[in-house]
Amino acid sequence: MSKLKSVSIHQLERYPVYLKYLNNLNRDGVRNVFSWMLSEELGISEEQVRKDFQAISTISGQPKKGRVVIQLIDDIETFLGYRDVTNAILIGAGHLGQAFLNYNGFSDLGLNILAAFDIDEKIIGRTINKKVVFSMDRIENLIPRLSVHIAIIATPAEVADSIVQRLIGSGIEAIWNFAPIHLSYPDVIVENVNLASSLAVLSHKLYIKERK
Amino acid sequence: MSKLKSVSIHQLERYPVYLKYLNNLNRDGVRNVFSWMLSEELGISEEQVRKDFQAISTISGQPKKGRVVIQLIDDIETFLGYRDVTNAILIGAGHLGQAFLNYNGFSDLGLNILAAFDIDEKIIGRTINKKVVFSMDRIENLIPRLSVHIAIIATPAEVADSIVQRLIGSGIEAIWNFAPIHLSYPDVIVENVNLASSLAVLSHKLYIKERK
DNA sequence: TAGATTGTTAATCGATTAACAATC
DNA sequence: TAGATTGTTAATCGATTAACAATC
Repeated sequence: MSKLKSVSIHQLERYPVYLKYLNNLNRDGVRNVFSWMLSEELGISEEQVRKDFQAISTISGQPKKGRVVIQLIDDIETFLGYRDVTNAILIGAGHLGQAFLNYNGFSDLGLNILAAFDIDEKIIGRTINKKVVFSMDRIENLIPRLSVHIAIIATPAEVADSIVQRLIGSGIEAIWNFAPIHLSYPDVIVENVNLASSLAVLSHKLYIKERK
Repeated sequence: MSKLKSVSIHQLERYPVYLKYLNNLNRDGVRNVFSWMLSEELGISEEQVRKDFQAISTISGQPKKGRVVIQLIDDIETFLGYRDVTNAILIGAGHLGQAFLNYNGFSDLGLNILAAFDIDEKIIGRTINKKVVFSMDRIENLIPRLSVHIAIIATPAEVADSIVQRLIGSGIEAIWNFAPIHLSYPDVIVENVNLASSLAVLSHKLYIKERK
């Protein structure tokens, strides 16, 4: 994975969006793609599309010929690490956690959920979509033995913080947080997925629209 | 709801984060808050915290006294529209959809899911957390009768687009999209929640960290 | 060839940070 | 009073867009 230029967070977020569209094109048998196509479809300027591709692609686009779709897919998937598998564990096998366990799309993103942990006796020991739910008590015991870097947090907000402390102690390096609370720690990477923030953006746009 | 200055999307996304923290302070009996507190806890600069508050608050902060927590909570909740209820419908009552139906935290955000729609005969007619699951066939019939502006999409990617077309025809004005596909339409507000983008950011940070 | 599309370089725009006077 | 903290104004930074020569 050769990363030539440093990429911004916004840029990083755009690659999976490009990739989805390119996969659709590929499935439809389209061989070459021009920046105006992605621009039109995804609402991103042509210049930006080109810059984003230049930043991570191994080969250059050609005037009038554009870029080769499968080549571009390959470059983006490689850059995003989809070709390597990263193991993860899930903390919290409630409604949202079970949705994650049952969702099979993570493997396309190079993410593999090894197992889940919960405190609910009714769930512990069950196997959901081939993943075993362990007791939360076994975090310290099991995690160091697994080759796992990422923990997905799908617990209630109240317990998220204390669990993450334990996960850090067990060697977890990155947290994908879906609990409705902002987590922040000095030595661990945290990506907070905040539905409230997402909804705030939607609501505000709706408010602006209705006011007109 | 008096919106004095126009707020950016990034800014909008920060308010729910502030709000969570302020509610925690309030619960702990803290009366006043300084910008350095939010800065330290949330990883946002002091200046930015102050600017964000100035943009939406009805009253000014005071040197040495900071801002009154409950006042600030009130201002943010009002600005975000949490005091008014917005009705929504859910499309797709699979694993993720059911997690949404069972999640009771949306009411704190002023969002009320009225009902769900699905195509699975085994689910249609069931009541999940007091919300009825209707057949997808009834979209055109039911939605215009309900006072609903937002549709939450939790279907597979393949069917998302065609369903949204039907929803637009039925008068839906805003789409909160959780299907793993980028949706974009000229006359409807769409907020795409893209887990792949979120994971890309996390993975890249992890990659940078491990390379060091 | 002519024209569409590319990558690059320069200009613009907006958001964040720094500096600082005002004030509790 | 002195010092901490505020809001405002100016400077910086980074990302996006515009312009354009190169080229398929």
